[in-house]
Amino acid sequence: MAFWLIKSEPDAFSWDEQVANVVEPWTGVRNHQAKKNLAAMQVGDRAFFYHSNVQRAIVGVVEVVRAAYPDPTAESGAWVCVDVKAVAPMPTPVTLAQIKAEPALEELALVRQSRLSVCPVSADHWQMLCQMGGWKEGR
DNA sequence: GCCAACGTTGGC
DNA sequence: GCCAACGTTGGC
Repeated sequence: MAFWLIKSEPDAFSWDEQVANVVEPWTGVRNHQAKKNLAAMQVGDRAFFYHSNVQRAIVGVVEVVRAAYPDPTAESGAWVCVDVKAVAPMPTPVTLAQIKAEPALEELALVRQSRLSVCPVSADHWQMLCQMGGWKEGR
């Protein structure tokens, strides 16, 4: 199982909406690097749900429930999306400031390439971020 | 195929 | 609101 981080501007699509909709197609990605990451996702993979812009924090965890398929919002058919399901909110949101303050996380794609909207997260980083957010598996 | 100009994203 | 980073476009 792999781990990811997906970004959304809360003004456009927030964690609250994700929770309300339960399963949501993650569409609108128009970046080749991000597309590559989407295409690599498998059902059962987990991803942090990150609020960019106004909040800048990891606010929840989602699970991939459908692997990459053509993004219906792209007429060209050249882009892909996945379906994600809300798992649970982060007990304590992990802010970007906290992440940047942690030397062990400086390699995180989120930090290194801030404009990438779908980033991979290593298992080690995943665990560390879960710990920082007070995440208990199996809740 | 190179590179300058421009647009977009996202942190501050 | 500003600016840096990055992607895309278009002229040559």
